[in-house]
Formats: sequence, C-alpha cells, structure tokens
Amino acid sequence: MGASKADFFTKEQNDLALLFKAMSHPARIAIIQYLLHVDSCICGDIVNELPLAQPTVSQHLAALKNAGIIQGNIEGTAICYCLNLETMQKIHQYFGEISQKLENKCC
Amino acid sequence: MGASKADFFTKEQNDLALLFKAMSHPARIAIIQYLLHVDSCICGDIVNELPLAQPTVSQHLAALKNAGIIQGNIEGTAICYCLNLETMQKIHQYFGEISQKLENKCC
DNA sequence: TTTGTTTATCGTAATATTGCAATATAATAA
DNA sequence: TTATTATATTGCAATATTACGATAAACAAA
Repeated sequence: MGASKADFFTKEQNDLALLFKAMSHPARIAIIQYLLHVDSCICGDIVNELPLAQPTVSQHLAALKNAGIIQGNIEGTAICYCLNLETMQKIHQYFGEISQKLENKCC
Repeated sequence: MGASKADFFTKEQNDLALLFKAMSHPARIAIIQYLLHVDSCICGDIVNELPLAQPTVSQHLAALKNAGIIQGNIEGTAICYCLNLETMQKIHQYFGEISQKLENKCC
C-alpha cells in the first residue's frame, strides 16, 4: 500500500479494501474466471492455465485464499481450490445496496 | 503491479483488475462511503473528511474517476463528485452472475 | 528408503503505489 | 489587476507488490 495510513480508517473500510485488492490483479481475475468455468473444483493445473511460474501462481492463490475469495481443500497430494460462494454473494449484496441508495440521488 | 505481465491477460481481465484496484485502498472506500452517505453531490470537502493531505485526496479522486467509479462535475470554482450508478450496477450484476453459476457447483 | 509429484516459502530484483510539500492551474471575487 | 479559493500536478522518499529461481515441505508410490 505504499506509505500506509490504514490505522486511520475503520475496520470495515480496511477489510473491503483488502477484499478488492485481492481481485486487483489480472492473474487473480483469471484464476477466478477459470474456477468459475471448470465444472468441478480443479487443483493445481491452474498453473498450466496461466503464463506465470508456479511460485507466482502459488502466491496469487494464497492472496485469494487469504481474502476469503477461494477455499483450498487437500485431496491427497494435490490441493483443490474453489470459489467461496458466500464471499461472492456478500459482494453482490454490497453493490446491490449501493445501487439502491444511489437511485434516489441527484447524479 | 510490480514486474508486470498485463499483456498476457485479456482486456476484460485487465479492465476488471483495474476497477477493483481503484477500490483497493481504504481511503478510496471511505470516499465511496462518504459520497453514498451525503444527501447531495458534495464537492471537495471530502478533504476535510479524510486524514490525508489535499494532494493525496486529489490523487485518490483521480484514481476513482479514472476507473469510472465516480464522476466530477465542475460547479463554479469547486468540483462536485458523485458515484457512477452504472458502474455500481455493473459490478452488482457481475457478482450476481458469479453467484448464480456457483450455486450449481460442488463447493 | 528413495523417487517423483504437488504446493509453499525464501530471497531478491524490478516495478508500482502512497503520501505530501511545493507549486501550478483555473475560476471567481474584490 | 490582484487576491482568494478550489483543485491538480510534480518530484521524491517510504513502502508494497510482483515475479521467479532455488529450495523446502508434505505425501504417495515404488
């Protein structure tokens, strides 16, 4: 975040910022879209889908997992990642409320 | 973005990432919430609401404007910023589609 | 145990973001 | 014109992110 002032903002503001930050990189959007596209939970072959090295993908997955956007279930040697429905619904609801409030305004 | 690989991703993926990046800082969330809270479009007294210097707020406003999250209308000497309903609705719809697709899945 | 497979972590270079003082710009008011 | 007010831009230091090679950790199979 650069020279940070996170302490001056509310927990809600910081939490929301962290959630969006997790989605603020095209590779992480690509991971979200891939997990949405494949039929079942798919393991680490996400690496093969992206033009990035394995450690980099691992970092992006950790960022998404940290933010609660994806979940990782251990399946033998592999780890099965999938999207977290609750988080997606939470974001959907948040912007629904914003849209509703905005409709009664001047702009 | 650090050492960047944006060229390897689709335009949609990059656009979405930029949109979320604009909301990935607590100060910018605070600006969104403030604009939502006040009754009418409010001008640059956003500066007085935030624990940040005027140039910093100006930069955050530019980032939000650039991403299409807010609009700025010139009103005399001041500029009147307000949220962009269309963009909020677009994000709402995007996560609605994701949630719907996810409900028919395993996780 | 050794080997192979899968994922995570460490270290580090390249790059991007953040915040602000100083300054510039633009428009209005006196 | 000369203030005054509101906002933007510049330049730069501090900090954060990104990417990846090397390596570690965890576990199954041989």
